[in-house]
Amino acid sequence: MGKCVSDYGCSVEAALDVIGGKWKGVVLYHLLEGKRRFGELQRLMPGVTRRMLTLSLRELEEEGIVHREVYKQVPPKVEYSLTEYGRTLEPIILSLRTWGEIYMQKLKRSEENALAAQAK
Amino acid sequence: MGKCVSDYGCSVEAALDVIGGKWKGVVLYHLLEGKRRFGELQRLMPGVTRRMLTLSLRELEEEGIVHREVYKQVPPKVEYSLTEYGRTLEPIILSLRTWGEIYMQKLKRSEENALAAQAK
DNA sequence: CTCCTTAGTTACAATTTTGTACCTATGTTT
DNA sequence: AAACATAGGTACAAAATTGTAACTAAGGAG
Repeated sequence: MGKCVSDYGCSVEAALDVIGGKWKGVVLYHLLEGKRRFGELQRLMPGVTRRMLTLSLRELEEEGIVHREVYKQVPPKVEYSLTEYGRTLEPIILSLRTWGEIYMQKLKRSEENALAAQAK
Repeated sequence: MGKCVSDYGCSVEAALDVIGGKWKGVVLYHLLEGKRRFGELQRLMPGVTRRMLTLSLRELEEEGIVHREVYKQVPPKVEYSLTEYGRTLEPIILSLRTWGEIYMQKLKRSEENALAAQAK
């Protein structure tokens, strides 16, 4: 909280401060496709803990990127979605996704090669 | 080091693992414009320490994103540049830059407003 | 009356990232 | 002979991030 222009040396640094960290980008990626409940996000993100998911969502909410809708039900139901402002991040997330896909394909190929070499 | 496909739940997570952190994106941003010497990068990146700059460059080099060219001179001269593979990151860096610029303008406006309100 | 559900919160611990301060190499300049 | 320049390396400390485990709320089901 309490971000300040003078904290940043350039715009890339500022942008990475907002979507950086281990999970915020991943949350945004899943929210690009529409509303998601808390538990749904948890299932979509293997490895995330409830705590980290909560923290990530709260920070994105504070920035005005994510909208949090609480339904007065028991058991509770909470839906998260991108705000209009949040949707301006779409180009970043899509370019991350595209590049990441190719990167993972490369990783996979080199793992397969290492395995084949080991089997002599 | 020793990245593994199974470490990642999705492609965005993988991409952020490569360019995430406080400085790697900023280095890439400056290298988009061409070769840069170590000291030059340091001057372009207020706040970075020699240590963090070295670490960031080393990681990017290991991934094959950045090329390191050492000139046999005294005092030493080392030039860093993007590899062809590194240039595939351009869409990510440009979208981060564009978004970051608008974000910083928003921050600046709200700081000015806060100041004006205080002056009553 | 107890358990189940979802969406959390909290205290604490471990891990990762980042920073500080000092050390190195060596040809050139003063 | 001492100082300067650049591009580091290294040990250690501090700070930030992330993880673990236990606890909570409140209505409905059995």
